[in-house]
Amino acid sequence: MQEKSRRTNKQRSEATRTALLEAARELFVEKGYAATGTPEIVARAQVTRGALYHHFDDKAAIFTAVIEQEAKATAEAIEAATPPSLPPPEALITGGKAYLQAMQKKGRARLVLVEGPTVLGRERLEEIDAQNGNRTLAEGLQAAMDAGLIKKLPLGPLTAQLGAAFDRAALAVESGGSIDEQIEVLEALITGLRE
Amino acid sequence: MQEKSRRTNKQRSEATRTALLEAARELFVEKGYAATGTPEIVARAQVTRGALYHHFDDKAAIFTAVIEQEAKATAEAIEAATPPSLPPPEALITGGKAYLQAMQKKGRARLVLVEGPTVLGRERLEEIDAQNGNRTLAEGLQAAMDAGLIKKLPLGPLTAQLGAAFDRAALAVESGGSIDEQIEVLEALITGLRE
DNA sequence: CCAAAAAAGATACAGTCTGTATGTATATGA
DNA sequence: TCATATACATACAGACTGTATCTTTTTTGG
Repeated sequence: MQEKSRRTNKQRSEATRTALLEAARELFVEKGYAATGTPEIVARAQVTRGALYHHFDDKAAIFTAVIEQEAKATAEAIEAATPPSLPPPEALITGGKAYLQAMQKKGRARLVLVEGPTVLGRERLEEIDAQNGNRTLAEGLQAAMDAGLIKKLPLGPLTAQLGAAFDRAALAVESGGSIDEQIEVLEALITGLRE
Repeated sequence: MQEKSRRTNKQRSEATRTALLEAARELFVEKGYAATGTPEIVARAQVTRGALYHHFDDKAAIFTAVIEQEAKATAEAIEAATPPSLPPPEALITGGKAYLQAMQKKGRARLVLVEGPTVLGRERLEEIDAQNGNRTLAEGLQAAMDAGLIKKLPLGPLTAQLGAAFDRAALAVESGGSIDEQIEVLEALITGLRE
């Protein structure tokens, strides 16, 4: 009889799904995945556990959805910041800075870099941001190697280790570290790869 | 009336404590911290939950004890492999290899590098192996910088990022990656720091 | 050597959480 | 408009954590 009655099914679903994801994200950031209960999530989202389990298979599934959101947002921020015309060496630095910047979104670093690997397993997580975050890095490194700008090294390990440095830098900045110092070190590591 | 009756209190404690730590370590490695229940731990250790909660404050405390064991063993392995006479640049490489080697102990990388930060929080974890693992790295880098062998960079961020690269390498090797390739990249990153 | 105290360990219980099963309301489509 | 499907709510079973209490073994002081 109210406006609510006129909502289409898609609208209803979308609304509660969004409310659940927002509530879950907040709580996972505040207290971590393990310490957050589904009763708490649905209370904040103003729905019931029935709704949650209608939209998500289990607690891990809603966490996964949150992580996918974060990964997607991060990837978009990086792509937006690095025009494809940029030559390989600068693209790496620029993209890296954009990554650090994007990771400063409150709680994102903790979610993706700390909780993510534990809850989803590293393999599952790498699938998610292989399509997103690290793809740019791997492509940049490959291009730089092809152009003879940096030493030839095994791409997988190089991407992994450099990516780990970026991740650690993001966490350090979130914990109050200086972003400039972190970037200074990252640049030194990358430029040190010139042959 | 049996031999067991003759055990001193310290022996009893030590025995069950050890049994609990062994069982817990096995299970944490097999299934992860969250998926391991205290009933399962005590069953494998052949004691009851009463004993567990007599020796440890809570589930997190027994996990912490496991991690401390691992960190200590890792630190000892590194120290044993790097004689203090070694000059800074080689000490870094040698120590790094020793670290990778030590981290290949089944499950150690996952425990310390994946589960550890989530369960204990990164700060608490860094306290534990600031005294252990990364101390060597920081000292080596400082010495190399003092000797003018590598670029002058902020020590904290440099240690953190290089440490992250080592950690990621250890995880990659545990997941079946080539240790030689990982070392090749690590050496390239370090030698790239020469000024 | 023995009784009392302390330490180690076992048992029992309350509270909370997860996931499922079942029930109800709202929207859709014939 | 009626039947069905979708969205959501409620109720329940099983499991786990941490604590409180109770028992057993060791230690210690007289």
